[in-house]
Amino acid sequence: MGLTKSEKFSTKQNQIATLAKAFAHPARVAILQQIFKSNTCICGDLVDEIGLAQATISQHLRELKNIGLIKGNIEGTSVCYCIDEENWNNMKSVISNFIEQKNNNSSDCC
Amino acid sequence: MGLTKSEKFSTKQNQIATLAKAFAHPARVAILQQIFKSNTCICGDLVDEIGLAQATISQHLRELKNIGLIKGNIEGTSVCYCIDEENWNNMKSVISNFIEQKNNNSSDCC
DNA sequence: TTCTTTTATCGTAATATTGCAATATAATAA
DNA sequence: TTATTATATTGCAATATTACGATAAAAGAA
Repeated sequence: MGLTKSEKFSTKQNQIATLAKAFAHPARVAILQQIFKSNTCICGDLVDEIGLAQATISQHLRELKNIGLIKGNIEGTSVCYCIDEENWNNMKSVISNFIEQKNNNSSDCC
Repeated sequence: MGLTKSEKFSTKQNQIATLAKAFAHPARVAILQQIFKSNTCICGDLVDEIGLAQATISQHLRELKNIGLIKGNIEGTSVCYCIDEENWNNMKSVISNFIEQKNNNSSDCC
């Protein structure tokens, strides 16, 4: 196998997992931090900043784009990436709601 | 290849990725939700609630335990799992800080 | 037009993840 | 002691992910 059985889970559960996957690799974390930090929206600077091959960075960018957290804009020969604000805010509320869920148990269960 | 180059990234970036991996599969999301929802700390009930094989659930539980978000307590022949409050709170602040980071760019970059 | 720069895609190799049957282990019950 | 019950581990197959070299594609420069 090796194939996630998505049909066993709710839409919400699958959505949380998909969004979390965006952060589940340090290269994608680094890319997002760079985009946030930089005043310009960057592009191939990411390849220099992070020490991975251009093809690898491009692949991670595509994943972030597919998930919807970033979008790219062609500027001359280079591409400028930035956060998709609307989707990022949506992600924030989905992830926050999940990790902030309250435990109504007596805390000394284990 | 196929091996994440962790040495290229900061401790923080690797930590964020590791914590996010806990939520990056819907089965683990479902397990955590069940633990939060249930009044008792549950155990093999998870196998019935979620429709995966016992071996598969056990494997996901071990991953969550390794990451540190849950801990198990032996109760007779069964095992009761619950949230590791301290580590969960730590995870909350790490993930929150990451996703709440502010964008100081002019928002119309792309 | 040709050259250069930048990014995307293809192909491939190595490793990781997911899932489950079978079996082992641990604790209690009979 | 021998069941029984619950969970963990092992072994394996299928799929996914990560990484990179090579190459293609797109846009501007010469």
